[in-house]
Order: sequence, then C-alpha cells, then structure tokens
Amino acid sequence: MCVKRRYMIKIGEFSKLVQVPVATLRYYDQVDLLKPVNVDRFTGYRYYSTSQLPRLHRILALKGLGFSLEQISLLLDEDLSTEQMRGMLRMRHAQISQEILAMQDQLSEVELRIDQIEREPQLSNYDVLLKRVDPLLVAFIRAILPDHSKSGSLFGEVYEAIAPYVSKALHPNPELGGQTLVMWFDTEFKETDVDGAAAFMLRCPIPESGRVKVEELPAALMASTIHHGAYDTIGDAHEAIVTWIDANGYRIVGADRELNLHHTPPIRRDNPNYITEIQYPVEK
Amino acid sequence: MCVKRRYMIKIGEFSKLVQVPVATLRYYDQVDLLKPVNVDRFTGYRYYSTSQLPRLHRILALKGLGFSLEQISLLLDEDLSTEQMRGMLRMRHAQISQEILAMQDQLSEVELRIDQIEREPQLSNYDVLLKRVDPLLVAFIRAILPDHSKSGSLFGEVYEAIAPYVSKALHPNPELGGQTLVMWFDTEFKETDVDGAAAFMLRCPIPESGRVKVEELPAALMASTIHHGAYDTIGDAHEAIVTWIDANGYRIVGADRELNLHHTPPIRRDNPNYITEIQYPVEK
DNA sequence: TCTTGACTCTCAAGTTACTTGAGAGTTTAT
DNA sequence: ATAAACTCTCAAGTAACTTGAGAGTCAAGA
Repeated sequence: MCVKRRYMIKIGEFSKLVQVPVATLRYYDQVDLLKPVNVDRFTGYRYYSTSQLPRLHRILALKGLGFSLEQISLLLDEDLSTEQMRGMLRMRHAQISQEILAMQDQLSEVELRIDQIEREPQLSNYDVLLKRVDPLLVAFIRAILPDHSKSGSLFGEVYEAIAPYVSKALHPNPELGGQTLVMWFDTEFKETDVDGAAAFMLRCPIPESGRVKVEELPAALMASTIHHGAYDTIGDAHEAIVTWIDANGYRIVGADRELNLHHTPPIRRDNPNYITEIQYPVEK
Repeated sequence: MCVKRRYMIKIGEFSKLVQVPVATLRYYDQVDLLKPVNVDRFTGYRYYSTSQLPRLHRILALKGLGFSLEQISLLLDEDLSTEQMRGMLRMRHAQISQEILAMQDQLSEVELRIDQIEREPQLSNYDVLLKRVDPLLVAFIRAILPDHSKSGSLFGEVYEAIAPYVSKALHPNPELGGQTLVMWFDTEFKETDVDGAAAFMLRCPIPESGRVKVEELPAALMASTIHHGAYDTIGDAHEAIVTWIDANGYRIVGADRELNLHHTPPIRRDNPNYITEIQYPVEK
C-alpha cells in the first residue's frame, strides 16, 4: 500500500502544479467534477495523478469560456458528439453577445448620468427606467384642451358617467384621485390646443355614454419616471424622460400617460407633495 | 387605527404598482433598503405609501446601472455630494469597461473554438489556458542540438553535476523524470541546430560546474497546454498553442518550456501515456 | 354572522462556485 | 521524539433573491 503512494500526488502538490487552490480541488471532488484517482481509506487523503491533468485543463478552459460547472460536467462526462459540442459553443456565443450588448447599454446609461452631473449638478433628480406595463381598462374622454393644465376639468364628466358602476367597476379606493390618469396624444410639443384625455382605471367593462369611451390600453414597454411635486412643474419630468429616451436609443411609439398616484391622505394637484408617474411607450 | 390604514398600500398592490415581486419588497425591507412606512404591530402587515415611489425608483435605476444593493444603500442613505456621486459613477464606468473587454476576449475564444471544430472536427484536442507561474530555480545545460529529439541526452550530464546535492536540492521524487524540463530559445521554428536546454528544478541553490548553470527563471504569464502522448507528437501541441496565442492577440516573449510531468509509475518518453506541459511566456 | 378565496405573515432552504475557519488527525524532517 | 507542515471533515458565509410550508388576516358575498 505504501508503494503505490510514492507515485501519487498529494493535493498540495497537485494544487501547485495546476495553480488551483486546494479548497477548490476538494470542491471539485465533492461535486464529482474531478475525483482523485485514489483516496486513502483510513486517512481520507486524496491522491492525484498526472493523467488527470488533461481533464483538469479542459475544465479550466471551459470555465474560461464561461460555462458553469454543471455544463462542464455534461460536456466532459457525456463525451458528446462534435455536433453537440458545436451546439453548446453556439449557445454560449449568443449568450455572450447578449451580455455584451446589455453591458454596452449599461455603459451608455452610466455615461449619460455622468454627463448630466457635469452639466447641471442640481437638476438631474429624475430616475428613468424601463418597465413592462400590463393591459389597462379605462373609461375616458378625449378632447382638445386649451392647455395642459386643463385636463382636470374632464374628470368630473367622466366620473358622472361611471358613477352608477362605482362599487363594481372602480378600484376600491374611496377617494377620487386614486386611480386616474391623463394621456397626451400630440406627437410634437404644443403649448395650446393640446390633444389629451382624462381616464379612470376600471376593473370590469361598463357601457359607454356620450363623450365617455371605454377601452383596453394594450400592454407596452414604458420609459417611466416619478414626478414628486406640484403639477405645474411636471414639464421638468417630461424633459428628463424624453432626454433619456433619446440618449438611450429608444423612440416614442404612442401617447404618454400621467398617472395620478393615490395619496395618504388625499391631496390636491398643486400640493408640493403630489406624486405622478409619467410613462412614455417606447421601442428600440 | 383603521382610519390610517385606508390610505396605505398593501404589499400586493404596491408590488403591482412598481412591477417588483412581493418577495423582493420583503427582502428590501429585511436589508433596510426600503422599509414600509408602517407595519401593523399585531399582524405584521406591511403598508407602503406613494411617497416611497421616488426612492424605489431610484433604487431600481441604480440597480440598472449595475450597483450592488449595498452600494445603493450608501448612495441613498449617506446622501452624498455631487462629487462623491460622480466618483461612484466613474468607478462603475471603469468596471463596466473592464467587463466588456473580458467578455469580448471570451467571445473571441469561443469563436476560435467554433472555427476549429468546423475546420477539423478531430484534431482540436488541446485546451490552452493562461496561467501565472512562480519563479523557478533550475540547474541546466544550454546547447545547440542537432534536432529537438536530442534534448534527453543532456540530462545525464546535468544529473551528474547535481548528484552530490540530490537529497537537499532536488525535489523529493525518487525517480528521474519527476522534475525536469526542456527549454527552447529559438525565436523562429528550426528543424536542425536548435538552441535548447535541459533543466532540473531545484529547491535551493547549488554551485555551478562546467557546462551546468544555475538560474532562477522569473515569474511569468504563460499560455499553457497539456500534451498527452509520446514525445514525437509534441509538435501538434506546439502548433495548437501558437495558434491560440496568435488568435487571442498575445505574443511570445521568451523561451518556451516543456515540463516532463512525473508519472505513476514512471514511464519513458516514447510511451503513449507520457504527459508533458508546454508553456509559452506571453504578453498582450 | 359565517364562509370562502385571496392575501399576508414568518421562517427555512435552495441557488453558484467557491472561501474561510475550527478542530482534529497525518506525514515528514530534524 | 517532536515540531512544522500538511491534510481531513464539517459548517457557515457570500449576493440577491426565489420557492415552499404552515399559519394567520382581510374583504366580499350568502
């Protein structure tokens, strides 16, 4: 039994040989990725052989390509066809390409933020992010308004139309100001005669009546930001989000929305603690 | 107590509002990243408010830039200066750039492997990888040899010179063939009159004698591969490693080494189970 | 008032590829 | 014989969640 040992490599020496930490070799043993050729039955000492070097080298190479240990186990133990190997490599290739693109997007977002800070240290208080929003059933009136601040005047009329269905169809917030939003349809910026709509979110369909229409807004990818402040400063938020959309290579593909988020306790639109979420539907 | 509740948002609704899973919100609570404004003392129910949306939005935005939750905690709670914020962003910028470069390297390695498979489905049996090797003390003879296969003839002479110090200076492997290597100094490929050296690794310095020199080879970055087979086919391994070095944008910056790895039991160089590690010092 | 279904709570464990540490046993050199 | 160096087996920690079990809570309809 001792004769055999002389030719075996103990874990420490093997570790130096391959520049892999001892603990890692033990871990590879544990997960059956690389078992020592021999384990002393009494002391538990692991003994390796040079004949295991090609396998370990392959493990390290595949790890360098970014495969997980589980994938590597498959690649080594199933001893698969050239076809399958190529398949794995192609998958990995696609995956890495994806990740690089994601990283590059992230990089340009970071650059945008740095630019913003350098240019105007104060102003950049808006965090824009992408989100996927669910379809949304709404009752609304669309009209040409003298200017943006007048959207509130439509809500009364919409509310009258849905009043009979409030308990069924409206979200269960007792206060007005809970589940309303405004939409703007103009594709370019206008100060006057703006094309907008005031809407209530619904939980189930109700009949239309007069100017009040009912529609399901489809799911969409939205660039979104939160405006915290009185409504008359909301232009800043729009500016920030449009800048972001532009700088990140997206384009606007529909009407934007202003969601009046409900409050605790309910407050009016000109309160400096008013909170609005602004969403622009976008595509790359 | 009930009055207050009416205006609060339960976790499920908040989750829908911001498109973040409930479990994640609970996790953010746990790690003090975003605590609900109110927790029912008796039921433990979490209640959120719209006033927390700006903070959560900022969290998600910073996460999108790749910051860790710990960093985000700092960024939000320390409410740091513009200067510090810029510093963080610059760091992150550098980090992402690094990662992109690493990914691109990985990508070209994967591409190299795919190419190899497409061109010659059989041959690509060598896994090349980079490793940093430690400084190495050796006793060696350097000479012009008629061809590569004659390097073995020098070992006898080296061994004679170090024989008196075997027990102190040599690694404790009783067999020859344990700790020897060959180096090749020619910078271009030659068939005949090759400039090579045969070396023994030492654990401590010994005096030089005659043609036998003693030197410490410095630490270096090596492209390395394992050759498993008789010595006369070692050319394949050299070819594979040189191709790899070329394809990955490195260049060779010194003499390459062939390490004769010790065997269990000891075998001769023409045995098909002979194992050799080949190393080329490289730089980008 | 009761029931039912949807919602919420608190643990605990699993994920990846290791790393670190404690406490105990083994080998090797002097 | 002894001390230094080496090895062993657990167990726990890492990041940012996700999943599941088992139990309690809430809101709406009968």
